[in-house]
Amino acid sequence: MGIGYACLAAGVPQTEMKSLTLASVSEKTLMDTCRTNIAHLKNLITYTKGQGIELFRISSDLIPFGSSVANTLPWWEVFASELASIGVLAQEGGIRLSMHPGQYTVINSPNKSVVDNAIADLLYHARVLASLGCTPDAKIILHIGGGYGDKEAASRRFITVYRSLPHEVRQRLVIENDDKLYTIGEVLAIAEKAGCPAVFDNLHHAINPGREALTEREWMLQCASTWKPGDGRQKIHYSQQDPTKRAGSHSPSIALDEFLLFYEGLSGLSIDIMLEVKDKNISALKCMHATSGATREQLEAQWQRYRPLVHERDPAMVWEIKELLQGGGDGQSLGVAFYRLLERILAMEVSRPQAVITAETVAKQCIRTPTEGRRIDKRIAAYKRAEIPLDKLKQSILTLANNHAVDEVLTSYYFMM
DNA sequence: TGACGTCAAGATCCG
DNA sequence: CGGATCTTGACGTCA
Repeated sequence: MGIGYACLAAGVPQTEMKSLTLASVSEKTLMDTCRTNIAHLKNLITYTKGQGIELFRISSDLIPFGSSVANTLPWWEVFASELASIGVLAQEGGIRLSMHPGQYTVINSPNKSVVDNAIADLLYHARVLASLGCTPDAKIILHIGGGYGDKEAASRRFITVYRSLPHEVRQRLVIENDDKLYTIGEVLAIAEKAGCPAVFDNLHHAINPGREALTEREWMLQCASTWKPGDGRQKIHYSQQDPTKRAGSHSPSIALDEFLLFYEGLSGLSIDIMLEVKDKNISALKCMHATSGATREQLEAQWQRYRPLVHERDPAMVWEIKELLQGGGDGQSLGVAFYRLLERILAMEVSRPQAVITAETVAKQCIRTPTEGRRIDKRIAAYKRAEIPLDKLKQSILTLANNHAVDEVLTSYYFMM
């Protein structure tokens, strides 16, 4: 059972993907952005390996306009050795890579140019994974596409195009149920006819379940038979609903007990779980530590990152956590207890006076000049008088931390919530 | 024609 | 001038 996260790592400096607009595309900007993004991908993989995280989805933004005629740079040749070395790094870390083109890559469209563009996009994704030296278990996850008033015909078009895809795409392509149109039952029917593995997405399924009343576990068992030996372990997507947003919006973080319940339901299955959640790696580590266990050092390292968030809610809780971490218990039960306590604390309201003290402490580590000091003092004063919200104050502190590359601050979760 | 999702780039405003 | 904040982009489908 592997657990992983998608595209970006919160609190890991130098891992953001830069993008370009069409108007600013040139040989130079393309070179620069590709170089930066590939270096950042290396940092992401290094971090992921260091944390023992077994799954990672590479952002489609790695190469700007990767599948567009606007990009004439043979990036896979220019950066061949660098990409290969990143692939080796991932392999050493036992990291299974994947990619997931967005909602705009549609191969079942009745419009030929849309399909041609989509195929070019899939070739781009396959080329990224191939350049990294990935085996065919590194998958490209795709939705079926549009309905066009006739889902049967649209499904048939999907299968026809799927069969015509170049081998390097087809060997990696897997299909997923979506939250509006194609239910897991319909995806499975297509998967069986096309001979393509199916990914079960629990949240999409909750919103768009279709008429057959199978349990989640039964659906996952059905999907299991679409995965053949060379495809690697069966994959699923797991996410939770953000209660404050529209149906289908991913929650800011994974609620542990709800996840553990789902995880228990997977017993006896061999599945890789890709989490889709706003806080990315943060929740991935939580779910990993609470299921497979964690060393005291791993929990200690997480605690240091959460610390300012606890401090701004209730400094007394800092001691509770320290006590917990010093107490006994094996890696798994300690992990569960640690993250349950953290969730309880993070659900508490931030007290304004306490948030001021925390902000002052964090800001102090980032201020290098009197001007900066005065600017931050002003922001803190404005927050004290309730003229600006806390996240605006944090934003100014983050800008400073970035400008001076203050790693102790940048690696904390202080700015994430 | 705008919503949908995403989030950095780009533009503009502010101190 | 630099930082903060607002707007745009780039894609396809559907209401």
